[in-house]
Amino acid sequence: MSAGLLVSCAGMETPSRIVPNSQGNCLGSTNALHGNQLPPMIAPTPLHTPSDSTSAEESEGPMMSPTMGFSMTPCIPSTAEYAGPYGFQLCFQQSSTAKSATWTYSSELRKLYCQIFKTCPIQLKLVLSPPVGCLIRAMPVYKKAEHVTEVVKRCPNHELGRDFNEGQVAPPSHLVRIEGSSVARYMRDGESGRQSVLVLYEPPQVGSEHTTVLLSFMCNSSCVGGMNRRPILLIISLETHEGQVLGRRCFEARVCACPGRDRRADEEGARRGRGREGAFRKTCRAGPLSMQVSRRRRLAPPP
Amino acid sequence: MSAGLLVSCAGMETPSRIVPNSQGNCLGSTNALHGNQLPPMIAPTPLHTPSDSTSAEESEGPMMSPTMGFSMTPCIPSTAEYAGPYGFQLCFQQSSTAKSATWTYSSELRKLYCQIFKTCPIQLKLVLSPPVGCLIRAMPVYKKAEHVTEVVKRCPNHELGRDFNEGQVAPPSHLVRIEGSSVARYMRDGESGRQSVLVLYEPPQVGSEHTTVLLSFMCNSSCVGGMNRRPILLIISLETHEGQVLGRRCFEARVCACPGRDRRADEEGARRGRGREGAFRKTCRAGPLSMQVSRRRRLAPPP
Amino acid sequence: MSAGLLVSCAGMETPSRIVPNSQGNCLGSTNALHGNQLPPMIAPTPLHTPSDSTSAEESEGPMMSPTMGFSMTPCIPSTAEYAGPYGFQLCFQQSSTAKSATWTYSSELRKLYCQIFKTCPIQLKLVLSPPVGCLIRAMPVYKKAEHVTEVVKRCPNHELGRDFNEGQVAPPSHLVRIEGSSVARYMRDGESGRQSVLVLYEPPQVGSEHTTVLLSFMCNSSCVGGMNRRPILLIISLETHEGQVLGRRCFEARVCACPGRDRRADEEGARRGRGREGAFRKTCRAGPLSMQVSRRRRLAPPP
Amino acid sequence: MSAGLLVSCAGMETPSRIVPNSQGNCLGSTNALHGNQLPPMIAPTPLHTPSDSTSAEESEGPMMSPTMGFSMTPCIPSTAEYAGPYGFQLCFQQSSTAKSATWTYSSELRKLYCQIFKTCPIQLKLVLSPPVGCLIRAMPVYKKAEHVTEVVKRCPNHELGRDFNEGQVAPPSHLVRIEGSSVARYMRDGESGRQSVLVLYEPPQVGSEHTTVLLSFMCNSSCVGGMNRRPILLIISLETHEGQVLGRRCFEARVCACPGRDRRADEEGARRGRGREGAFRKTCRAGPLSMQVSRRRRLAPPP
DNA sequence: GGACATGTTGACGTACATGTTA
DNA sequence: TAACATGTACGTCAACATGTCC
Ligand SMILES: [Zn+2]
Ligand SMILES: [Zn+2]
Ligand SMILES: [Zn+2]
Ligand SMILES: [Zn+2]
Repeated sequence: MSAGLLVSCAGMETPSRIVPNSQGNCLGSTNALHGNQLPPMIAPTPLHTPSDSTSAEESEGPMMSPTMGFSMTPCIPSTAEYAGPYGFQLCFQQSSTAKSATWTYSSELRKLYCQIFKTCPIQLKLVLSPPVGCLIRAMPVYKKAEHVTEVVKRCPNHELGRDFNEGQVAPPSHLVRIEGSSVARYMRDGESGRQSVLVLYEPPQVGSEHTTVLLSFMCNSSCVGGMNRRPILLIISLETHEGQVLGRRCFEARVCACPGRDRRADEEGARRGRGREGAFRKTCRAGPLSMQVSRRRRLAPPP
Repeated sequence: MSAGLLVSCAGMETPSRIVPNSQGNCLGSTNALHGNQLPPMIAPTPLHTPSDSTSAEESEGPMMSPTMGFSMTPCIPSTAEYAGPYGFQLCFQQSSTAKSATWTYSSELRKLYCQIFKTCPIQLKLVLSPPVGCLIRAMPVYKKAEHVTEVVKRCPNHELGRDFNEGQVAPPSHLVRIEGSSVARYMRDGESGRQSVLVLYEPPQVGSEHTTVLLSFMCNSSCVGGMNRRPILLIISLETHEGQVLGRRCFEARVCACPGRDRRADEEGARRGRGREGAFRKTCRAGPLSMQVSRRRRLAPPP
Repeated sequence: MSAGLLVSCAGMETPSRIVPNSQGNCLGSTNALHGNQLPPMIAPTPLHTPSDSTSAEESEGPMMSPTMGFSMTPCIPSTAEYAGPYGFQLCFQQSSTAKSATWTYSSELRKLYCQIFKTCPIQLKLVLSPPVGCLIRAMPVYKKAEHVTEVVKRCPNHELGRDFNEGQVAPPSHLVRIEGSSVARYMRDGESGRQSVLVLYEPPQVGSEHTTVLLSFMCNSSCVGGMNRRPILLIISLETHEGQVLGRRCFEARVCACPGRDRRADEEGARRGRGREGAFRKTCRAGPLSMQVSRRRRLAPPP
Repeated sequence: MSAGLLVSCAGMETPSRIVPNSQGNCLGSTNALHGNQLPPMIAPTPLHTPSDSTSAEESEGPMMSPTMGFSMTPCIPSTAEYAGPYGFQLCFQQSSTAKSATWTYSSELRKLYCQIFKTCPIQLKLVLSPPVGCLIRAMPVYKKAEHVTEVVKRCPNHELGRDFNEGQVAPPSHLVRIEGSSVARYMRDGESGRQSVLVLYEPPQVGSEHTTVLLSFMCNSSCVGGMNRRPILLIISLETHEGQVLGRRCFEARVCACPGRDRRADEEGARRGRGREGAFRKTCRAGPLSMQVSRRRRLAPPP
């Protein structure tokens, strides 16, 4: 039972290698309660299991966090998987296989592909009933170490436009929204400036196994002046009313125009060993021609 | 049976859910007089309010708050239910259940279905007698947040036709008219451009419990270039001669060719959980083929 | 080789056809002085003009007429070629044919291809010496009739960024800048809101035939929220200090990342008869997914 | 050789019966020069030929006009087929069979189905070369006798909208436009008020057999306040510069959202003998509910 | 300069919404 | 009141436009 693995799996960008090690559409399976025994591998061919790995630092796999309920760095939210005391799990419905489905989830890559503005249902499950008043939080973080300190926000174009902003509860700068029945609350952390959405955790409808939450993303991953093709992770956490984390799941998200196409390309690339880790420059030139100066300066002005 | 429920039911579009919580044909029952106790929150368990929170997070975004006598934004009229000092109530006669009735009211959905051009009687009741010279105002508003800032008017086709326009008191652009004895005055707010009708409040006829007002709608909810299938709310308010609001009731209205059919369809849909919230596009993707725009207006709103 | 050809070539979009009728890199050759003979009609055989017709028919619609020194509509700047009293001409240096050149000019298509932020030299020539204090003005206009009324500006992303904006004379919203020796003045027409740049006309250096002006474009033609792939024309005019137009030249401009590639593609396309007239939607059907609008603006333009 | 037959075929509404008597996609075949011998029947089962018919008035079939070059009534344009001295013919490309193709032509029904705003190519052919400067005219007429005197125009909604109107050469009230290379002229007959489009006739491109003209329709056949579901015919004529008719072809046109679907329905209906001749009321009530008063009064105000 | 990344266009299909006819 | 007529929503796909990487 090694902790912290997920940090590198869908996490903080270890020497980029795609590890197809999932077990269907679920992050965190049923029998795991607190300490998180390994989830049973349901996938036809589990590649290497965490126990194969030689070092906790480098091993990869869908796993627990060393930092249980609280993040290590104030500024960098934990992306560690954590089932927590109530056995928090997350999975996706069988997604459309169409090339231009509005969303699709690759369990092979642990990556969600979703069109901008469209809702994508995620399914939550708890093994034990949590106290009343628990909350679900969704927060995006940049995946790559180089960008992880930067807050993920909408691009100026989208933030300043009227569409989807006028008359909406969600502040225009938030990338992630939660739609659906329960009223969503949009938060901004005072210190870090990180933005997130909260909804009340509601137990599954009678007859249903999961609670469904409808996510939507308000920028493309490629949005210039915003995510700018840099991959992000989405952290979904179960929290108490006071903000204590009772569970955490995490997956990569790519918001794009053609989820099916791009997923297919990623998976092929991954199989051929050629990671396609977001087209954001590897080298360190000045920046793309149309955004000449180094992006950092422009996007994160000194506060 | 609390009068305030309507705030959440037919109110300003909290994340779309229909709450079938009405109590017959009446909006605002007798025991509520002034204050209108705050409506119970829709969510099963109330979210924590900002003041509860222990973290540095500040919640962002426009919070919904019930407004009493005055609207929060000058441009967006309040749709909050308000009994007011005289116990203002509104209800509908037992409506014809026939599929071909010219109007019908679903108390389950708090929604009026009415044919274009036909009159529909609404019944008003006051617990206490108001001062002489009070007025009744009817004003339509779009129900959905995305459209709520737009003034509800007739479509060009109907506005420019001769029928029902020639020789009429009502200006051709007004959607809602009041027919019957008392002379109606058609108003247009200088700032917002909102249109409404006013009639003198007259106490019930002797032997009658209610004052009846005859409404008529001059466009279908589906009229292209006008409401265009977007649901509206009708705000009925009791006002002093000077415009102070002494009471307010509000219900959804759908103007259509087959009130009976459509009500039935709505109610079935609601029961099956499949809201039928007006067929107006959700995704904002295209525009209807027959009503296109040059992208210009989209991309560069006039300064 | 008549100077007037450009009127139909790069002019205000007569029903789209590209007429490859240019004559090298120059717009307006020497023999044309004042009057600019009327451009020959594009159609092989001229249609009959209304005065010919024997029937009672009147032709309807805006007829295109060449305007001399003054624009017909205040809001739509004239794009008519006009040599004027001093024989105003414009041409381009022999442009690099390299695929990676920062700019290139296709005399076949009368179209400049230029990278964003890079300077592109244009050469001006006058047959007679103009009075002292004459000005050169550069103003962009959308080429297509559907967009011609819209002011050409930078996209929000570029306008709001810091790069190329901080500490610059040019206002961030201006698309076109003039670099180089003479101080440029950035103007905004009060009524129309049109933006343009002015520099003093300086006679050619001794030994040189032309006056060179360095243009630069601060957005790509493809910039979302700005030009958005809509082709533009650039109007270069010679004016008196008081604003009277003494000459006018006009060419299409495309600001893009790969001028060489795109020019080549255009020219091939043109030869094969398949105009490649800017990828902006023809049908006006939808809007791009990532730049949606609430229908409101479509249906009810602000009064 | 009976003349005038076509008047009833695609023409003036004889007791409505659909006669599937066409011969592929062409109206008027090659060997017909002036007097119009009967076109060879290519259709598998020609029903009755004109010679079957007992009276010229009632007989049906694709045929010549008694009024050769000039219309009988000033107000009702002739819809008679007329090959004329140059053997004027019209046909359609093989149209898409898709259910929602943007246009499709049923030679069985001699009827074009076309989406609003989309261009539809029609192919013209002349056996002999006409004099230089000949024109092609397209003019719509109502098909049914009851409406034939009414001028076919756009509906108020579309005429007054901005889309497709702003900055266009075509006047907003014209239903039919011609797109493409040659400049179109939009005419309005002084007496009748009839609207039509003219383009120069251009001989086929080298290697091509036909001249292609791109038509587009700016209203749906169903547009309320406009065609209002009343079927129309489109008259295509070849004319001299002075307006003398040198040839005429005519077909029914239906502008609708789903050409494929509707064609299929029509053809099935026709086979089952149940004409589907436009859903405009047969009976003579007041008008549809939403357009209460008789349309005539509203649409054609006394001039 | 080539390969690629990635949004847009526009054609199409199905299900449905909704007025009209009878 | 049922059947129909007919537009709309929206998912899907292939071709393409166009910036970026290297
Ligand atoms: Zn964005
Ligand atoms: Zn209307
Ligand atoms: Zn830009
Ligand atoms: Zn129309």
